[in-house]
Amino acid sequence: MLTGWRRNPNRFQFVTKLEGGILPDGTNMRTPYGLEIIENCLSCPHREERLFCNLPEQTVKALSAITSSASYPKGATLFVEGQPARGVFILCSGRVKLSTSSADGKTLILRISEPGEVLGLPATVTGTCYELTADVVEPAQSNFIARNDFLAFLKDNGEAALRVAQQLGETYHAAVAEMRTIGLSHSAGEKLARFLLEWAANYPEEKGQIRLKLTLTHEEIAQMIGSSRETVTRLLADFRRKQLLQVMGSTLIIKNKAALQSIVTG
Amino acid sequence: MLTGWRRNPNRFQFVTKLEGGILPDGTNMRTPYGLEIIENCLSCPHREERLFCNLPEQTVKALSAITSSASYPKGATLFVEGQPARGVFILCSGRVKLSTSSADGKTLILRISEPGEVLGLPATVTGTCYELTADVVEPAQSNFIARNDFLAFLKDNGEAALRVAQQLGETYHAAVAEMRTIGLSHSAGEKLARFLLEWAANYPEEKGQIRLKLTLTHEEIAQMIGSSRETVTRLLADFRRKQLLQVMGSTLIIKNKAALQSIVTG
DNA sequence: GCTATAACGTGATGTTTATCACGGGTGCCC
DNA sequence: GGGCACCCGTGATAAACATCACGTTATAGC
Repeated sequence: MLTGWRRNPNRFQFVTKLEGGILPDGTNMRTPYGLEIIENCLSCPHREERLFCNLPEQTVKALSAITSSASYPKGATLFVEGQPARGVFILCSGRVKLSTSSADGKTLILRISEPGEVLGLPATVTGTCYELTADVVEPAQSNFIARNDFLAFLKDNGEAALRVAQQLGETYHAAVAEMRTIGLSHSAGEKLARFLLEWAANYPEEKGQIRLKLTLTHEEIAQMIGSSRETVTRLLADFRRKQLLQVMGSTLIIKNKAALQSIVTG
Repeated sequence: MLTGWRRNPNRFQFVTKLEGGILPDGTNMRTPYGLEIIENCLSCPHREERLFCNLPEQTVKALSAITSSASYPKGATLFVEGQPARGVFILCSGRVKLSTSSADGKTLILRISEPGEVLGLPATVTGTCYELTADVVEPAQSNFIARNDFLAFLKDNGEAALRVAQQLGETYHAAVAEMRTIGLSHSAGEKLARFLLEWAANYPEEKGQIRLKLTLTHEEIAQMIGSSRETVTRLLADFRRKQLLQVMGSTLIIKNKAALQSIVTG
């Protein structure tokens, strides 16, 4: 049984119930499902706004009965691309990087998932393999629902199935947006500008400036826009020189949104 | 009323009931929904193998009651990216190109849809705008279900909603595959090889050769792999010279699959 | 505070490939 | 049959960017 304090590379972490994760040191975290429910989705702070919000009380109860919860340290892997889908992960806190890699080690990051999102949904509903790899980049807590339980639940709860379909639609939408930035750009500068603007869309604009947190390394940004680490470094320096933006640690300020937009327009 | 014989650029076509399409000459084909049902999904040859197969008889009846049918000539547009989603199109015959374009006219083709596929599904279930443009590249017949009808139907038919979720998962899967070919390749040659192999996956292999139909112009191939028309021409010539493949009109024979695979592996 | 490791900055270099330009081929329509 | 539109082939050119290489600056763990 994995319940208890556990040594991780970065910190101690109280692990209540772990499912199918891989620790940074390579240890496999898989345990049998459903042994105990430490936390149910009623206590999740994102319950109201996301996938299974506002469902009938009874439905939520049915859901929480098949849900288990776990904490994952930075560097942990929730699932790996090519693995048969075990179930879905509902991210309660932290952030998770979704990526795919080629044989020669090149990596493409598709998305940094935020709390409230459901990971592994497409593969779980279709019964195929996870198409992406999910790595924890910020210590995360996540609920897990095993595939069989999840499908049975959906079959009995039409409304929930519809919600799932909507969530999938949004996921697809985001993927298409990503394809546009990667596939329709003429230059790396255009891709970077597109990326920054999309990222900034989640932050408020004040006095023509947008303050945003960007806790990604240049390498990771490069992997998001399909470019190399060095060009990202150079382009960011270039943007700074041209007064388009300003960097202070992990916070980035867009000082000239219009100019960035004119870069993507061409 | 649009029922009757209609002049199209390429051929005459009997148009039974048209929904929201745009003809090559720019004419808008929109008509009010639900006036008459010419064809229902029971008669669709793909009924058995796709989205709504094997549903209870009653469910299928409910479905066909909200379905209308139409024929579209080559060059017609089913929907345009950015348009509010009107509903889903179930492709019965023909082929449809799904693409997205940037302001400066560059185009990225995401998929060539085959009969049996459902178009416009993500936007319809999420209630957003179509994220892609759907152009008919081979004369097509398609069923249409308006958004409101479709959502109401899904709410009442949990099993169908689950099927929809699965279809969406597959769509997403295909999109990720596309992203991999575009985003993880080091060269255009690699992208083209990846593209050809994925395309060939739908055809049988015999004696180490794969015979496949590829009714796409070099321009379109370029738009699928995010490259230029000229490089596609040059690369195909190069592949032919190296005995990797052979082209006869619109049929293409892969003579050395292993070599193509070694190109994508690097 | 010290050391190891990761992240960033920057120059030089060479390949890739987009782009422009033009010619030949083919089918379609008047 | 002549014109028109589209598609394919091919050369020349230039720019963008990946890659290599190395130094510098942060960051984290002891």
